[in-house]
Amino acid sequence: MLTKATEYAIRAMVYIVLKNREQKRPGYREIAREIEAPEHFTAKILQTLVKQSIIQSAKGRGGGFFCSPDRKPVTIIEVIQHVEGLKLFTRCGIGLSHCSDTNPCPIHNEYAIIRNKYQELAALTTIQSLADKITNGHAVLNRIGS
Amino acid sequence: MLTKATEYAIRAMVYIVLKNREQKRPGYREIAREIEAPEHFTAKILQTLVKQSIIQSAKGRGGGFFCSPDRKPVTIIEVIQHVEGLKLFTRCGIGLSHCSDTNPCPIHNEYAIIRNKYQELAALTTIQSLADKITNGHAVLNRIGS
DNA sequence: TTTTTAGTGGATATTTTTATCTACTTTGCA
DNA sequence: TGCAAAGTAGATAAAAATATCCACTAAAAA
Repeated sequence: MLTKATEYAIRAMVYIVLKNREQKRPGYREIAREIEAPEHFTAKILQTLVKQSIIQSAKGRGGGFFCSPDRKPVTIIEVIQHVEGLKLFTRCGIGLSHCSDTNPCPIHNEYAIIRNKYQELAALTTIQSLADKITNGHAVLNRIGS
Repeated sequence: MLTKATEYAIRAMVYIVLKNREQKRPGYREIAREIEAPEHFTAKILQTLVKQSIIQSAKGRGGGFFCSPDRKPVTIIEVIQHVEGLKLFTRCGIGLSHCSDTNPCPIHNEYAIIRNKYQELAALTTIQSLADKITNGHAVLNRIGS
């Protein structure tokens, strides 16, 4: 399971991409309100994403957050990596430090299959593709889409 | 990903079952040492498992922890449920409170498949089956098996 | 019956995660 | 030029998860 910070980050980015497509750059207050996340915590998370160059921001009047159109699409796994790291995809299913393919814990083989599927999903899914699903009505992001 | 408390609980129970098969009832100090978990925290977790009747304990000299042989095998999901609850298997992949099959978030369908596979694995895997893998040399639990 | 061993219960402490607050800087516009 | 809008930085707080401590009770052995 992802941390709340990562969940907020993914939802925020989908919202930003959607708004950018309308030629708008939402601010953190609007983003937080629309994705139902705490305002200042959302601001903090966006700050870290900006520092990592996952998104960009503009200060002052008319400013806000946006994804550079040049940049290649952002995968979910990149967001996870920059917010909470990738231990989710490397850690043993029952927390053994010495667990590996050659020295497996008793649930290793079965768990690794599921963990790898999740990693694959995260590596193949982009924020942009999630935004597409909202746009074409195949999914919702809370208030958006209604 | 499971919480540390749940990971310790699963490892502890596998250890207890293994020792019980040798007609022994390990104490929490021994258990904590062998599964590489903090001693007092392990004691606390075992207390909750005893209260939930997942395992039993005996006080005083010669006491320790054991699984009642009458009891039907304990599944991993039961342990998860009693230590951290089942929200892992119900929560939306990106934390939306309104997400469901009929009102899906943009990653719902793909994520639900993986989450359900994990739930299925946890529901079908028993502590006893994990102990079997240790016994027949197909897996290790840290020091045990070496 | 006393001593020792072993789990229990409750309080407390530490660490990590989540959340908030305030002062500051940058930018656009009147 | 100066005001208002918007992100930034750093400190702080609150909540949850993890970890520790100690006094108490139960049971077996000496």
